[in-house]
Amino acid sequence: MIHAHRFFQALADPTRLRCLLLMVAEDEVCVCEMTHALGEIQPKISRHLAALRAAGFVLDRRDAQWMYYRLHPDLPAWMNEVLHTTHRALADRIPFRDDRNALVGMPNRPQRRCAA
Amino acid sequence: MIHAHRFFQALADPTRLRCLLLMVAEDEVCVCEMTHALGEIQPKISRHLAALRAAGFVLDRRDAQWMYYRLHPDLPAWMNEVLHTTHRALADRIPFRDDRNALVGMPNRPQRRCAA
DNA sequence: ATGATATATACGAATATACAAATATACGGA
DNA sequence: TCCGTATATTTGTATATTCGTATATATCAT
Repeated sequence: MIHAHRFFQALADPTRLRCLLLMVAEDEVCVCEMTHALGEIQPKISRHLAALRAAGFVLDRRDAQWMYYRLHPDLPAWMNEVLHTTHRALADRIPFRDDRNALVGMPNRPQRRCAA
Repeated sequence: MIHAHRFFQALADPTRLRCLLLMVAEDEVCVCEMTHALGEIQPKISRHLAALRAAGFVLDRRDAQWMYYRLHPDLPAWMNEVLHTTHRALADRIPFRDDRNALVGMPNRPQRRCAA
């Protein structure tokens, strides 16, 4: 969190950027949803989320067998601003638009339960 | 320019980020100024600027023996926004504050002539 | 307990990145 | 033309990143 370049490094991988923008759009997204939305294999998604978690940019929460990821609530304001600016600019363009559509249209999407 | 992650990849290296934020602050900066401001050797600065140029994020201009670099004028608005957000957040923190001070206090700083 | 689903991690290969040192090029002035 | 300054590029090396496959762990349902 201390070094800005770590933040941009987190956004510098296409898979991580797609996952992060999904979290901006949907607040909380679980691994199987991201796997389905991006059309990537599960270990790949998991590995990138682990990197984001280790760097302190996201938080996870378990609900039954699902792990939900969201942006870290203590993210510095400017990082949030960068993420939202990016989301505004790219949300309706490929691959981000398709990711979102695939997520919304996902069959058997896990039911969210209350975090508390 | 096409792929957003290329942009963040450009910001993901400390040297490139420091150079870019100098350009945000000063509009146009030449290689010897950046070398002095960052306290890095010239080939290192040059290499990173070449990468930024090749990726289309900056433009260069020769004036006599000096090469001046600036943000590419056709940069998408959201990229400019990201750069300015980042600059606002970090300009008064190390190392960016010291870079700027070293630049402003640089002795024998090259005289700028009109671009046209 | 057992099986099925969801997620995480370990491992090795391929690729990419960053660096310092050396060398090359461009320009201005003598 | 020759020299000095500014800038660029090449090369070799070390390190980091990413990936697919295989495997491990966790949870739920039966």
